[in-house]
Amino acid sequence: MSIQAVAKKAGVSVATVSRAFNFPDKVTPATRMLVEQVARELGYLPNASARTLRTQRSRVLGVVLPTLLNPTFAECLHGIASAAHAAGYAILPLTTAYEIAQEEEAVGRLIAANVDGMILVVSNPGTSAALARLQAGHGPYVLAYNRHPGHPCVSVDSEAASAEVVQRLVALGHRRIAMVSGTLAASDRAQQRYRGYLKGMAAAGLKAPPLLEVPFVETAVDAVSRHLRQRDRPTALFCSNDLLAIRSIRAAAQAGLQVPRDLAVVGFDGIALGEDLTPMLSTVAQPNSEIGARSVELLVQALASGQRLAPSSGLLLPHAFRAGESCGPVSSRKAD
Amino acid sequence: MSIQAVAKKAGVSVATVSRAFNFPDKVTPATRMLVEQVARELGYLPNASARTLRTQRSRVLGVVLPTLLNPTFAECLHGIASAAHAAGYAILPLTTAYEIAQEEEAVGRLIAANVDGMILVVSNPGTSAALARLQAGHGPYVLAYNRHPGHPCVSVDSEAASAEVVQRLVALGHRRIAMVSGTLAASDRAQQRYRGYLKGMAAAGLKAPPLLEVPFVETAVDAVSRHLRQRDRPTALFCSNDLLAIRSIRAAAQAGLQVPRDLAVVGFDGIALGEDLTPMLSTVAQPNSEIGARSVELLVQALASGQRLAPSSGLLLPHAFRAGESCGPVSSRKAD
DNA sequence: CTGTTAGCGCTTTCAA
DNA sequence: TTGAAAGCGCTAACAG
Repeated sequence: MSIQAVAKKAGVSVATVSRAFNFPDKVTPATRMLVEQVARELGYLPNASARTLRTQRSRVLGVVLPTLLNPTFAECLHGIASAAHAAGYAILPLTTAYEIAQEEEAVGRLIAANVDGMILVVSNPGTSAALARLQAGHGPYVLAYNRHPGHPCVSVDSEAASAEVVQRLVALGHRRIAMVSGTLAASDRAQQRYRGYLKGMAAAGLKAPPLLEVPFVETAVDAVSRHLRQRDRPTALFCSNDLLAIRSIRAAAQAGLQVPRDLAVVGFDGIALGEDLTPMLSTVAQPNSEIGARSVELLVQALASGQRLAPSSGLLLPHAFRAGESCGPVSSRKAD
Repeated sequence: MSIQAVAKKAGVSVATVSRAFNFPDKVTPATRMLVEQVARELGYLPNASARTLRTQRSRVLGVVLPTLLNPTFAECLHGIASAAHAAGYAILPLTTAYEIAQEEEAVGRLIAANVDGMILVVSNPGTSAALARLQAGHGPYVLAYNRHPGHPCVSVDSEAASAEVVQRLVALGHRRIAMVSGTLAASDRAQQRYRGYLKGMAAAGLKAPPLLEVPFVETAVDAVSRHLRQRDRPTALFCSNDLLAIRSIRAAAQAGLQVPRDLAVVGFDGIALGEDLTPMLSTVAQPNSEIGARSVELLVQALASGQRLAPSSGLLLPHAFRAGESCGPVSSRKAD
């Protein structure tokens, strides 16, 4: 079904059909209705590739995410998809499995696909070759979750949020507060969260035990559980993300500890599922869906004005500590 | 960066550049290397829209899913994305929020986007206008999770799996086994699972209590909890999906019951997160990622052979009961 | 208000 | 082995 067929059947020119679709008020109502009628009969749908080729805009936004298996990013993509749809854009999502090489490849594929703009979550904005390439041209882009002065970013203040978590745990009587994280090098978020933790500990005059860095999710439960069997085990665990927090709760059970009675566990991310768990997960809730939606809005705005996005146009969205049942006061058994 | 620029700089024709990329052995090695060199220098990437317009294939697969907020579908999309990438395809995912009207709209958008094929999860294959449209033309498609004799489907045998769950619960001593489901009308899966449950109950000579249909997720916990406070409350709950199972565990706690001691809870879907929960979720594990991957494979195969997919080419993948800690024998307190 | 036409970047005959 | 040229479906001057 092409515009030609519609034109012929309606007895008008292709230009008129095109106008009827794109600028309905540039044709007489009679013509417009005729064209619409014929188009409907023929089941005509404008060919997106032809339109893109001609106009040099695809109305597609590229999205680069680490993975969809972490609900954080699935929620974010949900927000992106909704906002994009509302603004008349489709999305082309690519995942990187946290691998730098895949970030670069993804950007290349998106450029080739003529996306109008990109939203990306990268490992490390400071050293990303993919970003360097984007800065060289190829339309506007925004980083989500990342934070870096050289790029427009939509995120929360992870560092402050983490320090705040420590402060809350201290207020609950905890002194031995350990942090559990995935590979620090794998993401700037992990680094920011750890930095915030250290800051919080220092502010409370506490000595931070060594970071429990868990390289592989498969072994997370065992690693944490082993850690919890030590003498002078922590009474509270601050986990770098909700998935780790969930596994830490499991690790606690495995070590014979009950959450929150024997161990307080706090996560980071605010995945929706956390609210349905028993015990309900305590976490730093990020507006995941909104992070995605706002990123789209920035992009759409930039697209409309023909500008690229300045680093200063980024957004720092509010986070909120979600007090769940996985976090309670230190018990007398644990206090020393 | 167009093919023209590369041709000019390399001192060859555009046809040669095109061949160097698409049929490397149709040009002399020297020419090929020259072209590749120049292309690299210029950062040339073939324009996907132009290629699509010319060849009438986009190398994009459309995906229609209910939502990304249910990890089941996020996992499936993960499988789709991986398999598609491996086969040289990109994906264009659209979500419908379980709304029929959105299914139709999505299919329209995908057709306009020139996708080469589609993978969809619909509410009800039997009555779907979107599917009727696909059957009329527009390339091959596969349904995932759905099951219907008139369409190629990749799924598990939900009915048998559900009957099997009942059988296991009965073997554990349970007699009062209730089923919790979302709106039955919203999906054929829910209907199949309920049918399997009824079958299983009948096979065990048990009377099935009325289905506990929970229309809104927001009220699920309250509804189930209220149900659990009744006299002659069930000793086991079979939930139509894992998200409901997780909420049911919460509902149990709210009703003062401990899982699995006072109540056995079994889900359906096999989301990865279930294995990390405490208690670990008992569930019917579907190979979610594989369902996506196999759907892609069918599509790619059909695309290669230029055939559309026959309903009989669908796949019934094996499910597995994943015995978690949320399900145990009926306790003496509960047995009557 | 409507029609004619060039051309977006690419692939693919057809000829050389 | 390589080049010239047509044309995929559409939009946007430009002309009428």
